[in-house]
Amino acid sequence: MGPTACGKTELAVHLAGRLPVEVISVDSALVYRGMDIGTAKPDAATLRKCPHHLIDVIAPSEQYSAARFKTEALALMADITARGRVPLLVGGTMLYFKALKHGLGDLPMADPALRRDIAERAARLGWPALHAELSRLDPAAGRRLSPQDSQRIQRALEVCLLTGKAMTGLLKADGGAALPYRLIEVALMPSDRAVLHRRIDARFRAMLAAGLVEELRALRTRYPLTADLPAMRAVGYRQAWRHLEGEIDAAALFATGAAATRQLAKRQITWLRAWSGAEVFDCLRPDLAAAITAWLARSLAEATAAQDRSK
RNA sequence: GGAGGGGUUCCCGAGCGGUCAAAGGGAUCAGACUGUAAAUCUGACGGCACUGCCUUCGAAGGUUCGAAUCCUUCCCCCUCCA
Repeated sequence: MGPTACGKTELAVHLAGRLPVEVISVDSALVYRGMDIGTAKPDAATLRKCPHHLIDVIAPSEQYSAARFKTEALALMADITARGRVPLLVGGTMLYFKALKHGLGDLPMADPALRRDIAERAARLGWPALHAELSRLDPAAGRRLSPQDSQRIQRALEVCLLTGKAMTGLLKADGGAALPYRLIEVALMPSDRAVLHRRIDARFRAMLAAGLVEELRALRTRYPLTADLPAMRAVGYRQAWRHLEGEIDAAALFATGAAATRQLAKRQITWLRAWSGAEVFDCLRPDLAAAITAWLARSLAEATAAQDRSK
């Protein structure tokens, strides 16, 4: 686990060459086919050498979810362990890690028609009005959510209307069984935010030079895309979209894209600070790869020994 | 050389005698997070011994009970006419 631009992919490839692991991507943006430059997706040569699961699984016009991630990741983990190898989950989408580790409540899946309806009413009445409605159906959710928290209000309303019950109660009824794996958790954290920010700047500049805007232009001719699709709200793509629409110039594209990336990294770091159970490594230390390889090799050996003893 | 417009807290930008440490936006920092999560939202954001005090609105003076707001001089920017 680690924030964007901290070197996760590079490290994963390094580890895959030295340990009996198979990589599963834990990333809500890498799932999109054709979104390569802006997501810093490993290139074809790298993927041949070190295959990543859960990359390029859907079109940018489609939607993924934490629940789907959990299901697919668990299936892959079963396959991988059956082959006698160890799943190496690598990514920065902390909600997906959380869903995998702690499970999800027994909730209905997204209902596009209902969401459309709710969004339409919100456009007319404002989110506070829908928040008030939610407060009647699920008072606890109303208290928990800000009257402006469009996304969560929409989801909570959706769940209440679909099930006829308060979402808050369904969350408590957590139907998820315990994860049948021993987890070895590692977090990458930058010891110096300014250095990470410089890396982000350089990387986003490189993405633009590599043709991020052109990539998006091509994607728009290939798929029926709209600005409100989750894929098009991804960092970099959202700003490139505005640039293609003529709303912002090249300088603003760079500035806003880099800022959005910094903000993403900040949110990931906030998740990581609150996360318990992970061994933390400074992603800026020069001997990072060697240090983690050694630590992981030791942890794997210990885990294997513990498993043998319990048999 | 002539006619104007302007310099505001990190940036953009409102304010145009008191209710102004100064709207709003951006950035930044901190936090939340259950099927959209690279999303969405919340808080802080001049300093401090902080129900008050101190320092800020290009610089220096002045008017006034009181100025970012009015006057004078100076220093810089920009547009236009030559």
